Amino acid sequence: MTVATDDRASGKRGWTQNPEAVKQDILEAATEEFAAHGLSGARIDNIVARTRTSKRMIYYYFEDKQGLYARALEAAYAKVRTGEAALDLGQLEPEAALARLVAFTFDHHRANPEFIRMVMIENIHNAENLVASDVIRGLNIAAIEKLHDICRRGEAEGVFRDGIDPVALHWQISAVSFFNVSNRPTFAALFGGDLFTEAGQDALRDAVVRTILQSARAVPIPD
Amino acid sequence: MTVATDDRASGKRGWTQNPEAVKQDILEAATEEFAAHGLSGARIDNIVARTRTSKRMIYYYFEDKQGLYARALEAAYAKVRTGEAALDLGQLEPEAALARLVAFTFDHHRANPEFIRMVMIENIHNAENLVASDVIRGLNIAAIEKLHDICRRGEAEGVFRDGIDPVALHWQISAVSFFNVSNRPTFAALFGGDLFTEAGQDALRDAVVRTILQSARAVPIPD
Amino acid sequence: MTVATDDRASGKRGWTQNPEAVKQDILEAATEEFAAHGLSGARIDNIVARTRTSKRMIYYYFEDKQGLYARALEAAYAKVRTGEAALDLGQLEPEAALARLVAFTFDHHRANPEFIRMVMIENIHNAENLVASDVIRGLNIAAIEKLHDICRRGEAEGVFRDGIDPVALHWQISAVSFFNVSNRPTFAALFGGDLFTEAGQDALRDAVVRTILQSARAVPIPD
Amino acid sequence: MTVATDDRASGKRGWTQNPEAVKQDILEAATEEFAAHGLSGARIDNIVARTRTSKRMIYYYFEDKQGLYARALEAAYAKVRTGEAALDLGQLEPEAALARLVAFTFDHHRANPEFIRMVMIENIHNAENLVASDVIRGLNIAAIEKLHDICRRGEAEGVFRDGIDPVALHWQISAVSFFNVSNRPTFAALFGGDLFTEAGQDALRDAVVRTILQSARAVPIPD
DNA sequence: TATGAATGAGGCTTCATTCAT
DNA sequence: AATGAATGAAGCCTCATTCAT
Repeated sequence: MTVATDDRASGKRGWTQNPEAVKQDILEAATEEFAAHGLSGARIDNIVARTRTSKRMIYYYFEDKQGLYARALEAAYAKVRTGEAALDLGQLEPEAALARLVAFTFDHHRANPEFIRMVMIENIHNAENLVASDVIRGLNIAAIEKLHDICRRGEAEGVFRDGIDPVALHWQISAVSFFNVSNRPTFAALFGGDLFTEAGQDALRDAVVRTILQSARAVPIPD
Repeated sequence: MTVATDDRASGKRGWTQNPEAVKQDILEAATEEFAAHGLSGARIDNIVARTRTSKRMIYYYFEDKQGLYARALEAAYAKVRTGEAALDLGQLEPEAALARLVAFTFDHHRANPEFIRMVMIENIHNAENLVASDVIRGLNIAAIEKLHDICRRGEAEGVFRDGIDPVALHWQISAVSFFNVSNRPTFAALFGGDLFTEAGQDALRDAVVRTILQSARAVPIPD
Repeated sequence: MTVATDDRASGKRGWTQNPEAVKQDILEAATEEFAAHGLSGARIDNIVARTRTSKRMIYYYFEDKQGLYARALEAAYAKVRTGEAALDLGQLEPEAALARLVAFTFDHHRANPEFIRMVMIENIHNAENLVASDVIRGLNIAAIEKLHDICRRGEAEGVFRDGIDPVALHWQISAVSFFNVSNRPTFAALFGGDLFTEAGQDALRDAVVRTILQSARAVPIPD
Repeated sequence: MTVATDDRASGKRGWTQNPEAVKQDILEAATEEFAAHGLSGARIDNIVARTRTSKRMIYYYFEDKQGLYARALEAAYAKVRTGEAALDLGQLEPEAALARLVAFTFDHHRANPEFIRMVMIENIHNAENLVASDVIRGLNIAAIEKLHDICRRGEAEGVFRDGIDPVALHWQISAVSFFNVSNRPTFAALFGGDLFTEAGQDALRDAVVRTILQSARAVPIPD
């Protein structure tokens, strides 16, 4: 599972001659820097400084700054989606499955602020790099399929209302989970940090789960 | 020998000699540029190009790039909150008032993507400029007070459950309204643009209104 | 005619605030460097070193290295063609006029090796920058018109054969005058430098004049 | 553990293990690249890309870029002079021999633009590499000797004027033949391409042959 | 003999900012 | 109040070359 760095006779550069490790090292440093400062705010020199390689290697493996950013974005998506894939909902009843998925997403986003920031930055750039990446699109089909399955089972059992659009439901789950991390700085600055304490976040997650479940249920309160 | 500027009250530069107008001109150009490219991505030269003034004036009135950004951010908040202030909910029943507020917020954010992008950018910068701005914080108290009033009336009338936190409710409303605009590029790139057509947005807004109302109601379906 | 540099209170930078002088200064330094090392061999830093300005000014006035090269090429052509324009042949008989033009061209090229080198370099680059320059093409029409006039007069007087193509004649004159300078290094390295001493060059010029006159005369020796 | 190259007489790399072939391969690629972009404009990576070998081989066989260039220049001279050597003029009368030599040189240069460009480049570099090459100088003695022989025979027969300098004559022939190729880009850009069509070149060659013959003849038209 | 990985030095260019008028 | 000219610091990137195997 872990990359065998193999740095016997280590010293600073004992691990070289291992391209994958070098690329990984660069990618991690780049993600930190890009997440912290954005695409144009990021400094190649800062990235190098977080690295055990030289500046030249960035260009050797990633062409240029934009190329490095694009790969870092892909890596961020890959990492997060891989984490999500570990969640097994197949055994749970539809309602329990949905509840768990929402709670998990909320917590998972919270635990991966770097990913959230990369996505924020990509949105600032109008998703230009995302569109150009074949790698990423594939990763997101699974997310929707999981939801699709839950919805269909819930409808069949009559616990969910008919015609729930899995994409719209995913949107709803993402919106709150994402915003919770992305807008925390401004929200806290304006309205205080109570929502972002441990207790506040737990309460928020529970409220979010309840709200989304309710909106999926079979018999909504008549208007 | 000296250039005869001769712009007495007319010609291209007749509008100068009006400090407020010059500042306003700069601020608008700056907002466009910052919203489009972020803080470090924005170019002073581009801002000047969108302006009828010269580069020197930016430094004359706004100190430096950071200062200009801070003022542009304030202006963006001021403009949006002013728009919100026009909404009069005092006459409406609590439920109707809440429904209207949610729908309005959703549409208002949608109509002000530049504001959304400024806030995204500010979050990338950890709200450092927002924290420093006394101007902005004041603007947001009103927003919460409006919600506070609705909640208290709804509780008093028994249509809303007890103990609703206006800040948490504001968070919920903001999350979906904000995410709808901020993450549209990536979301559309990954899952298609159906949610972002006119029809899609209308349906989404209605769903959002319904969901939030439900979550505020007095008797949630027992778990 | 001369640029008023006006450097009272001179010191190193007393002449600044005079854009034309700055541009001229850069252009001269650039021509030297480009002529010496070619387009890619030239170093911006070397150009700056020959200058009384800073590196930044090159980009301020000439966009980039390629732009500077293009302007330097134009300037080289302009300077040489201006020198040629001073030659007045109107009063001379056709044969004398042609003889004088050939001798002048030969000597003029010899006196302007920097121009020759710029043209050599431009040919290495397939005249890409020349093609893109509207400035230069205009300069060369005069050269041909001068020849055109001599040919027509010579034909009318019966001293030149009919149907001489002024462009072909210009080609012939240019070929020897240009090659004499452009290929001097390799030719001298291979065959010795006798042709390039003062005496050698004088003899060469006379031979060239005689040859070209002969080829223009009315009655060539029958084959 | 060791990579099984197994290229016995076949496969992509079957031709390696043949040092001369490898060197030849590199030399051809290098000549193309140098001729196209000049010494500093040429890129080692581009040369490698045109090759079936690896970058390391260039340094192994040619020391460095400069060394490779020097060898490529030598190879270019060797190839062209070898082509010239095939021309047998011994059987022809002096005038016919000279006419044929001129025509041949004109066409030969035209057919070897890569050689012309190498010489242009070497002139830009003041023939520094040529001077250092013993190989090349030897190649050029034959060329002059051939002319020397023609001149002496012509003088003896009384068809050429006395005292023709074979080197000066070679210069004359080279000038037009070389310029015709070297300056084609700029000349065509400035004065149109008529001279460089098939028909134009044929006419030019004939005119050149006639002119040079005339200048060598015994009784020039009296001034 | 051969190769993919790695690199230091140096090149071109950009940017926010200030100066002289 | 306003401007065009000017700039230093720093950014991104390229290149010939060498190393480890």
